[in-house]
Order: sequence, then C-alpha cells, then structure tokens
Amino acid sequence: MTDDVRASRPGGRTARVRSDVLAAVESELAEHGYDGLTIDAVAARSGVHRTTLYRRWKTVPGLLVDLLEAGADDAWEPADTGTLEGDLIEVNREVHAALTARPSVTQAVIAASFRTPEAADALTCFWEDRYARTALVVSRAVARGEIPAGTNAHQLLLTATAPLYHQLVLLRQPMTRDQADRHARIAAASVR
Amino acid sequence: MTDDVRASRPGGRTARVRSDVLAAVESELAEHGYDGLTIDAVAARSGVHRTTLYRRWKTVPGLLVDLLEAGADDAWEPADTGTLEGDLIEVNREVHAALTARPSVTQAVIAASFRTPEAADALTCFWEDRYARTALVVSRAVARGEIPAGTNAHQLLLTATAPLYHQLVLLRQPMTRDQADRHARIAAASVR
DNA sequence: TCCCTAATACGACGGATGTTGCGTTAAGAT
DNA sequence: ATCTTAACGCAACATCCGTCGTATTAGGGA
Repeated sequence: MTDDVRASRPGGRTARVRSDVLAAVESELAEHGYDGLTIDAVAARSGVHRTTLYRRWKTVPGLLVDLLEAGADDAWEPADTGTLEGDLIEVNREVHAALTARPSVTQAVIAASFRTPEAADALTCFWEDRYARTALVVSRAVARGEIPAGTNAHQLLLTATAPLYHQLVLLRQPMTRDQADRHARIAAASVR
Repeated sequence: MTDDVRASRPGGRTARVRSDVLAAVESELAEHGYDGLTIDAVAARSGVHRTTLYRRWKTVPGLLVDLLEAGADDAWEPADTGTLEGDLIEVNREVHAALTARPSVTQAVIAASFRTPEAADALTCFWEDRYARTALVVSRAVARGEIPAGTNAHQLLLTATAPLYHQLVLLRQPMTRDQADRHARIAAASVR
C-alpha cells in the first residue's frame, strides 16, 4: 500500500532511508510513547529530512502504518495444540503479549487509527487478515469433531480475544496471562 | 472534576457559557464528527471567545470530558428483568445503542482518550463506576441462587460487553442487536 | 563511463493552534 | 446602591505543523 509496485527506484538509498526512518520511529515510540511521536523528532533521529517524511509518509499515523506492514509476518499461522481450548489459549497469549509489550506497536497503531482513516483502514485490513487466518483453529476443531460444523468462527474468536482488547486497551487496566487463558476457556466452552 | 467546589462564581454567566459551549460541542460533533471538532469552531458556534475555551477547557478532549460528565446519569441502575441472562441482554443493548448512535458521544470520548491523559482518566473513571453499578446484576443473580456466590462479576461483564466494544470500536465493523444479545447469552451460560 | 531522472535535501513560506497581557463585564457580597 | 473581583472578551504574539519551489544526490539503464 505504501510501497506499491513502484517500478522506478526501490533499492539503494530509498531502502536505506526507509529502514532508518522505521528504526527511528520504533526508538521514538519506545522513549516518548505515541503522544511524543512527531515527524520532526523522527527526522532528527533518522537523519532524514522533514520534507522527505512528509512526502513519503504524509503523517505520523502513516509512519506507524508502514511500521505495522513492515513487521507483518506473511507466513503467520495459529499454533496447533491438538485441542480447540489449547489453540485459543495460544492465540490469547499472543494477543496478550502484543498488547502488554512496552512499547506496544499494536497499542500505538490503535491510537493512530483514531486520528486518520488511513491508519484505521490499515488496522482493519490487518485484523481482518489475522481473524481469517485464525479461523483455521475453528475448522480444525470441526474436522476433529470437537465442535459442530456450523460454528461461527468470528463470534467464537470475538468471545475469546475481545475481553483482552477491552481490558488492556479501552479500560486501560491490567490483565494477567491467567485471566487471558480463562477467557480462552470460556470461549471454547461456549460452543460445546 | 471540572466544576469542582469553586466557591467563587458558578452561577449566571458562567453557567450560561458552559451550557452554550457544551451545546455547540454536541452540534459540531454531530455535523463534522470528532475529527472536525476544533476549538475555533466551537467558539464560533457558541459565541464564546477562543481564549475562554482555552482557559476553562484547555483542549478538545477537555470539552468532551466535560460533556461526558454533564451527561452522566448519577441515578443509573441496570434493569431488573428477573434473570441473569435477561439483565445481561439489557446491558448489552444499552452498550450497543450507545456505540451505534450517530453521533456517538461514547465513540468520540474513546477517540479523545487516545489523545490526552485527562480524557483517558475521565473515561476510566466513568467505566469503573458503570461496571461497579452493573455488578448489581451479578449479586442479584447470586441472591436468586442462579449462580454460585464466588462468581467474578468483572470477568462476567467483560465476557458480555467486550465483544461489542471490540467489534464496533476497534474492528470498526457492524454488529446487529441479535449478535449483541447472543454474547450476553454466552456470558450468562459461562457461569452456570 | 555517462546520462537521465527519481528520490532526497534545503530553505522559505503560510496557516492553524495555543498563549499572554490587559481591558471590560457582571456575579455576588456588603 | 455600591464595591470587589472572578470570569470573560479582545488583540497581538509565539510556535508548531505541513507545504512548496528549487537545488542536489545517487540509482539504474545505455
């Protein structure tokens, strides 16, 4: 989306600039958090000129979107533990880790998504992709005969993961990994 | 918090200015959404001077915080339908209505909470209060012998309401009232 | 090796946003 | 009715943020 098929000149300096900038974004994020993340600071730290940032990335959320896409793992798949409950627990632990990391790129991108539509779209796309892949957990459970065939995957994943997002992102309160596990179990039990 | 015990001069003009300003905030919010909500626009519409807004409310999120507090219903209680499931469905319908309203003050305040710590704190306080009151639903169910005494109220409410927030606020996708009801039922069933 | 031009650097500019000092108005006490 | 001063209006100012025109650098093909 940001680095679309630009037939022109993607290598060399351009690539170097991008990695320098993204590294600076990550550092700034770690030191000052999302609120302290400014174009000028990233420019100063990366040694790349302000105008270049404005031209290539437009906004602060744009930088985060690119960071999100650069870190996107195209080969990601949910772990296979052999049971629905085990799989959901693993999923929840990943979500839990992503949201409690310091700094949490995920948290930052969520914040950014409330500023510009581009960031919101990028996040929506990212999550749609993740939920689609994670649905594999459900189809495996169906294949094992663990749960009925008509099970609504999205609803199930929502039941498992939503409490984590709500507690950690919106309510801004702590949640232990045990509690995260517990919500995975509740979700697994809801479809039996 | 904003209008604390200011012994000085809370009546007359001051009160009029406040209601004018908050009305303007609501109107601007309805027309241009949160992103289009600017101090200058509120000043122009309300007829109150920019400087006054900056002095009393500081920021745009500050305005929303005051709007949230002005609209806070101190007498709010969860509906009593006679069953845990029925009560949770009612709670979820209220949350659903608040999040799908256009414009949604709740959605706007959530967006604001990602900008300033004050807004985040205000929202946290608001929700803490709401969850504490809603816990009544659980204690009533315990009193009826519907569910065991040790039931974790917060976890139960999280299971019921979190999917709504996640779907409508973070995933930014639609959710029908039926689906909201369904998550209430899942939560109710999880403690039986 | 040379050339073309995409990508970046530089500096200046304009607009929006927030601040400050001071004058004016009116709430509330006497 | 009068006085005090909190709250508000006003205008100038400072700053930050994003943009634009132009010069410079370096990728990649000939």
